[in-house]
Amino acid sequence: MSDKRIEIMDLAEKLIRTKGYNAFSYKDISVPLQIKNAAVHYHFPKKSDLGEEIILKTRNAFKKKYIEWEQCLPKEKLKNFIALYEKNQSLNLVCLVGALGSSYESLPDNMQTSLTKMSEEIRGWMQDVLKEGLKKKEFNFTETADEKTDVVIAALLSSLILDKVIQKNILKSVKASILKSI
Amino acid sequence: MSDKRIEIMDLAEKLIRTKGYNAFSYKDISVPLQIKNAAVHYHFPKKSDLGEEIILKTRNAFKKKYIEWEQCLPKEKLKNFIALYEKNQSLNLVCLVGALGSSYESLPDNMQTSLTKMSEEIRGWMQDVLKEGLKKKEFNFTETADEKTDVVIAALLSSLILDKVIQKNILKSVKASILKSI
DNA sequence: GTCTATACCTGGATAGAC
DNA sequence: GTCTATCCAGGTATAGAC
Repeated sequence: MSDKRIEIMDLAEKLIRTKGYNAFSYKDISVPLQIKNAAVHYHFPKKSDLGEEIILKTRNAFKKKYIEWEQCLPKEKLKNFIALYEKNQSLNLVCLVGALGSSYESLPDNMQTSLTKMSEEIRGWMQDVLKEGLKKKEFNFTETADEKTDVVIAALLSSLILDKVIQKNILKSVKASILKSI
Repeated sequence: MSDKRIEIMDLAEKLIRTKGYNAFSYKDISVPLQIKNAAVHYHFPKKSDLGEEIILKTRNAFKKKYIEWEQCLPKEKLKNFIALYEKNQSLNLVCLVGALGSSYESLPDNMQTSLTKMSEEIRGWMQDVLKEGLKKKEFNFTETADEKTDVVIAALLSSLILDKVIQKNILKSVKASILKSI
């Protein structure tokens, strides 16, 4: 994969995760990278191609992490997962699911499909982690693992959004609350 | 306030909460309401005027609810609050903070300001409810009230987003989890 | 308060040269 | 793989008649 292609994707991802998919244009990419509009179209003929590739890239990055963490204990896995959000927070970025999901109906079909797939994978992974933690008696919450999963991923997702809207460290509270309640 | 003005705002709100602020145009309003583009501009000269009014309207609607619920017990207040999200879910709408917040940096200044104000008010109200519930021994969670507040509002916010992305009833899990853990 | 008409710009996208 | 040039659609917004 060429350098320019990667540069384009990295910048586009940042734009999606700060301004949203519908609020950025090829110009926002071509100007900073000092190339022309047409060059961006060479790499990604349609904007939705670019959008989909970014989702796939993120999805693969998650997969890689899961594999990396395979030997960890459930609590460690959970903490590692939360650390990803802390990283995003420090970069002032909303997560991709939050950035795209809130305007789901405006997204091209291919992006809807891959976004849904990715989100299901993350949710499935978290369900497994929480179930494993219950079984190993590392966790001790009263909800079912599936219920807890949804609170955890939902709370993390919007903590990054709320951090932007309210200038408070919502993620910090959310993290504390999750770890105390688990 | 004229009928048309209200119709415009209602439709625009729905558009924001399904497609996002940047993905709808005055045409999406004028066509269904069978008026012309210029008529919409008469009521709301700039798109950001329309956006801001919708935030203010939502903010006032919240205020009205809080007053209505003043005599309720904390747990009842919380349940009423959750019911608002269930209503949104049934209408297939993301909440306004989620819809706008995820692309915060693309929003005009006046909208950013009023969105932040509204979100702070909701958070403040929830903090009061949870503190009151702790004091009255109606609630019994281990986190601080402020920490719990952030999980609750964050989880509810994105449950509506995730409902769209994953076709599962995330809000249902989130509700169950909140009520069990409180 | 709504219309017609239009100005102006930006955005996505492509053709064809280098 | 990048460029110039250009097309076309759509979007926001305004002027001025009714």
